[in-house]
Amino acid sequence: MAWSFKEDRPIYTQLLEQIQARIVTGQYKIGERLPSVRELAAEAGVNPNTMQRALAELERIGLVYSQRTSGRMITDDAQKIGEMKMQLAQDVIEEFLQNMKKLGYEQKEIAQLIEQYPTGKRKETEKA
Amino acid sequence: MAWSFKEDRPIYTQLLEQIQARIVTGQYKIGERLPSVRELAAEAGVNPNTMQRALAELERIGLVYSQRTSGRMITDDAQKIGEMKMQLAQDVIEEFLQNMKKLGYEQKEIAQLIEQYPTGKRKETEKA
DNA sequence: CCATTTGTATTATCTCCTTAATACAATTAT
DNA sequence: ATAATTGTATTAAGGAGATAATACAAATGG
Repeated sequence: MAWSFKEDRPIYTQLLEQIQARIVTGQYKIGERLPSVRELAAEAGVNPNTMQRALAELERIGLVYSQRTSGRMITDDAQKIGEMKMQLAQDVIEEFLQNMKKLGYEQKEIAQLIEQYPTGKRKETEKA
Repeated sequence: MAWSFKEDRPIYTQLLEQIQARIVTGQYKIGERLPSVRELAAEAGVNPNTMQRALAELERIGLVYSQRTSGRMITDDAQKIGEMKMQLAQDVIEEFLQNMKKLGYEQKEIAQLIEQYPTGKRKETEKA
């Protein structure tokens, strides 16, 4: 998955989330070394300072740790990564349900909508 | 539903969304008059300028229109409101599915998770 | 030994969001 | 008529996020 950002939220937050996703899905493997701050920044097309901020936050959370000059490593705590994935999924679900309820949908309707929801991408003309 | 905001997105955007939700759910009724900018701003605890910005955006979308000194009215175009609700729901669903897929879940799993998802609020200790 | 790479820190600048404090014209209410 | 309310506009100030340009110490790699 390539880097991409929405405009209405801080980039460093979105970087944090996307790196988090790469870790819990195993795209960045457990115990592995991350690309350097400058590399990652170049990849994502952002300023190194911005990337550094996201990484510092990941460090605070405990998903990665830095070794001064040899780079940054992903934690080797498999359980932590597993729990993180569960937590992130739950957060996404909670937010989704809240959003739908704000629009007036109830849990039963929501479940149906998801079941029926077509898989894959469709043309614009088919959307409405 | 009371006004509430997250910190990582512009307030005027969230105001826009929340008013939109009130309109499509009928909390603000079709053709009805909205509270004044100053009232709404006081209610929401934001600066009148910020509320004005959100309302101007709603106007651009065509959900409300202003009559100089008699206030702001909600559109009486029932179809427009209906379509808006559909569109908003679809956007929420799309974003949800995208978020889940970024975490490594596939459509089938997601459907199951939603079905099984417990209704109502639970205690913190029950969450994990 | 020495150049390179690492994370990290600093300073400056720019833009966007938010609040604040007014102001004004048009209308409504009294 | 007159006061109050409406949407709207303007100017100023501040704070946060992002970029840019450097800088430095601590390794690492040759």
